[in-house]
Amino acid sequence: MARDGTPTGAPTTLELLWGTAERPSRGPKPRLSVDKVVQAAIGVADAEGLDAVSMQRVAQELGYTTMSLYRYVSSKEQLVELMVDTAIGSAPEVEGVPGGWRAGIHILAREMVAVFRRHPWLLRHKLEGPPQGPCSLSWLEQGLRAFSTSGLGSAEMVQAFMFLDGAVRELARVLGDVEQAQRRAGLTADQAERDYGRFLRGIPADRYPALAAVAADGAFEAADPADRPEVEVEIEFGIERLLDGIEAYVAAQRAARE
Amino acid sequence: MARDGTPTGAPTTLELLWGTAERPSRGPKPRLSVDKVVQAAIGVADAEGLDAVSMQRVAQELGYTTMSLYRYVSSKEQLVELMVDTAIGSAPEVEGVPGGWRAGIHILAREMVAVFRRHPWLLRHKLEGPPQGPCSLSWLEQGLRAFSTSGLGSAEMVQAFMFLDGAVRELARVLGDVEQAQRRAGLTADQAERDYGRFLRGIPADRYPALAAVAADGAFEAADPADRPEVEVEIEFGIERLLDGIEAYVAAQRAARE
DNA sequence: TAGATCTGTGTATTACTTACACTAAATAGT
DNA sequence: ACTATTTAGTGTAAGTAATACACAGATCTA
Repeated sequence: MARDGTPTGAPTTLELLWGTAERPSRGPKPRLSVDKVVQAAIGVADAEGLDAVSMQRVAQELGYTTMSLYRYVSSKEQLVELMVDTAIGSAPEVEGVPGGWRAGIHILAREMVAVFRRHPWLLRHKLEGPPQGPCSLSWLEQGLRAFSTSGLGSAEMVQAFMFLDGAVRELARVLGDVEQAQRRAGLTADQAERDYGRFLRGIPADRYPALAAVAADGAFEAADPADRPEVEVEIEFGIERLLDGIEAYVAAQRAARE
Repeated sequence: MARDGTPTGAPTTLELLWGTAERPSRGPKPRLSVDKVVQAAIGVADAEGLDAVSMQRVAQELGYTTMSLYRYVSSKEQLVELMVDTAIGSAPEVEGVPGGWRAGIHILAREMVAVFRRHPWLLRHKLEGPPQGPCSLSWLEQGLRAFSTSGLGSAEMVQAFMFLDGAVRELARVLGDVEQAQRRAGLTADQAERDYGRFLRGIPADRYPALAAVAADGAFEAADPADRPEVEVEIEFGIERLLDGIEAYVAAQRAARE
């Protein structure tokens, strides 16, 4: 059956993610492993960004040839999927955390931002489909655990979590990008006027009056370099409103039922 | 100065986006235009996805050679940026819409989802930095116009809008992906059991109890093929909660001030 | 009309993924 | 121990992509 080059039924991405790949007992022992390959790739991405990750580069990092990696991973795309689930890591436990379900959600959001800080390239990769890897799912799992005492229904919990997840991701990305651009422009973030704010002030105020007004108000220079965890702060507002809204919704439902 | 191949100071992405490119008065008139190139590329992406967009493919579509495109666009990356801002189009006007600011936000969200339905590849491209193109900014502008009567402060409006925008994008992407996967699997969406739901039921319930419980509850089969605009419905929940929360926040602030 | 300058093209280079075939190693069964 | 079988890692080459560079012809300005 395996007379051709095919590695005896190439493991699918899901099998690799869940470690459902039974090692064949025949043949030479592999010197590498999927995990080593993934770790090396993550190392490259952390140091030089996702664009620097090529099969050649990863192989070189490990001291192997490009082709040998394809014994562990069936394509670069698959490698990146594995990198993403590995780098995101397991979600923190939120069950029984002091402060109730709202505190749990906050912990999740903050830890998520922290992960994105550690691996900025995670935000430069578009996910495909709903979460499927063990780690990605652990975040959903913890999100549901947190929400489980909120009074929401099953479907509502899922919707709420995905809503939150999307918002945090996108906000973290934008704020991270802006921060990085600032750091690149004027190395002293002070002297270089906030880049985006300046850009917005150059925009035709007649076509974008609301934007101009808000920019003039300084809404885009808010980011104070003294406030280290600025990203978290900016995201916090939306989270608080969302959680307030959820709380009110549950209360209203309860009231209506009685 | 322009003795080399350089097109006399290649226009930056921003200049192209804002049409700030003064046509030189010397030399032959260009037969193509940036807009034609972008439109052709969007056509390819709409029909066959973003991966099908290559410089060669777009050139072929226009009946030109690959290299001629580089006279209008300085890189493929730039082309994609232009595609994105063009395809997203101008946001609908929300000022003075019946139903107040909440209605305005809903209109924006719904129209955004509609755009993503028309150009699914928009959700497969990672944005870089905050919105900068005229169309992308028009969405922010309209968002701010909507929020302007909500009672939020400048910075809060921006944060709220970006939060919402991120959530809508990510939710639309996930739901779109799932929908597409279902369509691909069983062409009659009915007979093929909801794919993701089935996948989740195969997951170790001891490590993911909350997830298992929710899946067993049928939270992932909710999507009813009869309900056409299912995506919109699933997103609506989060939006409503967020807007409720914002309303409550403003009310509380007002109360505290007096 | 002369000169400058721009458009579109052709060629070549580089980088990357991947198909395929080969070797060398390790095990299983005899 | 011996042999067949299976698998790990390598080498080569193909195919696709982006893009650097230079040239030919077109067209405007003076």
